[in-house]
Amino acid sequence: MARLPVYLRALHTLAERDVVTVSSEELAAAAGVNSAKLRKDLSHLGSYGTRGVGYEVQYLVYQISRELGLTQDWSVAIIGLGNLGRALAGYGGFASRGFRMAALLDADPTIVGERINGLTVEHIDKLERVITDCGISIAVLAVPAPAAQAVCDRVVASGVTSILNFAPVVLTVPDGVDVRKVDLSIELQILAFHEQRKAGGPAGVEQEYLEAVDGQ
Amino acid sequence: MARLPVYLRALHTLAERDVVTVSSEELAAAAGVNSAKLRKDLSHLGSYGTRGVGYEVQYLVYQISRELGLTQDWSVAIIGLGNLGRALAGYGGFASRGFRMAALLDADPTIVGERINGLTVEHIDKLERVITDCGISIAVLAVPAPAAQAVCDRVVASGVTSILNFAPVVLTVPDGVDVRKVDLSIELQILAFHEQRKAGGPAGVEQEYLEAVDGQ
DNA sequence: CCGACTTTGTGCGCGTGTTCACAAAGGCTT
DNA sequence: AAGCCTTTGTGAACACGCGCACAAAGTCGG
Repeated sequence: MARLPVYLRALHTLAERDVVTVSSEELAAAAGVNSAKLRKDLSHLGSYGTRGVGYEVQYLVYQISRELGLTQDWSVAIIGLGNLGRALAGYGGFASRGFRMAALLDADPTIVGERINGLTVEHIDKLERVITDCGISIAVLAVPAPAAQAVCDRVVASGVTSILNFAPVVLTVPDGVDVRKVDLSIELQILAFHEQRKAGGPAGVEQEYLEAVDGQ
Repeated sequence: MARLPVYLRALHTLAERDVVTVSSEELAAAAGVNSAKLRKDLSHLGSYGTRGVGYEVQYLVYQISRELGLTQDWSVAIIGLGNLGRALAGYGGFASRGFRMAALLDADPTIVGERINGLTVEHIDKLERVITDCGISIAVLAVPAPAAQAVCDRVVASGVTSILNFAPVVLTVPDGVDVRKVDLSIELQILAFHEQRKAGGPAGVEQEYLEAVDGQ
């Protein structure tokens, strides 16, 4: 379930404040969800709450971590060390959650060899060998859009089945390979869409039509 | 609808190849969705297809752009110029979609005054004035997690109603304010979750239970 | 001018996820 | 020890989005 990481983060901040137990109501508020939904989510991975009291924070942290597979370490490769790739390589939020930055790859010869955050950037020609040798299980693609599908194919051919894609293209992958996409431009466009609606809807015939119909 | 930006990008690449018309089947494939879904989405903003032929690419680009509010320019402020903020400031995908990088703000005095991508970083003390003067309508938060809610409150108080949040916290905002969240760590955790299931599920009683039940 | 073919637009059934509301369960107080 | 109070876990209604499948509509060839 995609909400478990959010719960986990909320639980971590509670743990830092030495909170021992938490009710579904409180945790749901911290995670920004409905309390019934949270209880149902937690019940799906076995029931670890005590009626009348709530959930024990530490125990819940352990259970969710285990469910998410964070009790083991995952080796991550970042491919493409442009602005975004560098930001990702330097992002501290990875290591703290069981993700090990294991390899950096780029095609640009002026970038290859550079040391970023304690790792040396390798040339993308060595992709297959690096993935095998470093035991990479997750690849992060921060390459230009036109190169993304080709790099993706090579990564998949090397046995990686989890990809985080920052390139603004729809990747085609075989069954069994998971791709998650982050597109900054799309996020802004969605905000613009809502912003525009708040400002009175799109200009033109549609707006006039809508105004005539629902009196907005 | 959150899929419109994806359609729009697919249409732009088609337009670059001088494609004049496109069927729902082709466009759906390019966008990675079901063709019936695509047709239904497009019909929701008025019907612009010709039966037996398909959709005219240029016209559809215009209609979707207008629906998304991309026919007008939006001024964006980036708050927090760490690694991620810098990457965002230098990201070319914004300007090409009607988003104008209008202001950069940071609290760190060693960063304030720096020029990034043709803009000077202002001190966050001037937040309210900058937002008003530059006509900021969208704020991008790339600040450390502990500072996010406070900065968010100030941004909202200044009249901004659209926020793109990169800090790993759940922001609380008044009704009428839209927040979209991008959390890189959560994306990786979701991938790890699926990766683990592919590898045989979590170790422990749950796995044994699941194996006993569904024979996986 | 007509018929066959292509493609859109959409009614409908289905499965998933969400929320309400309540009974069961455990702790706490007296 | 007994009853009250809090909180979990979950059954059931609800809502939503998805995709199939088909009729309407428009094009193109003869």
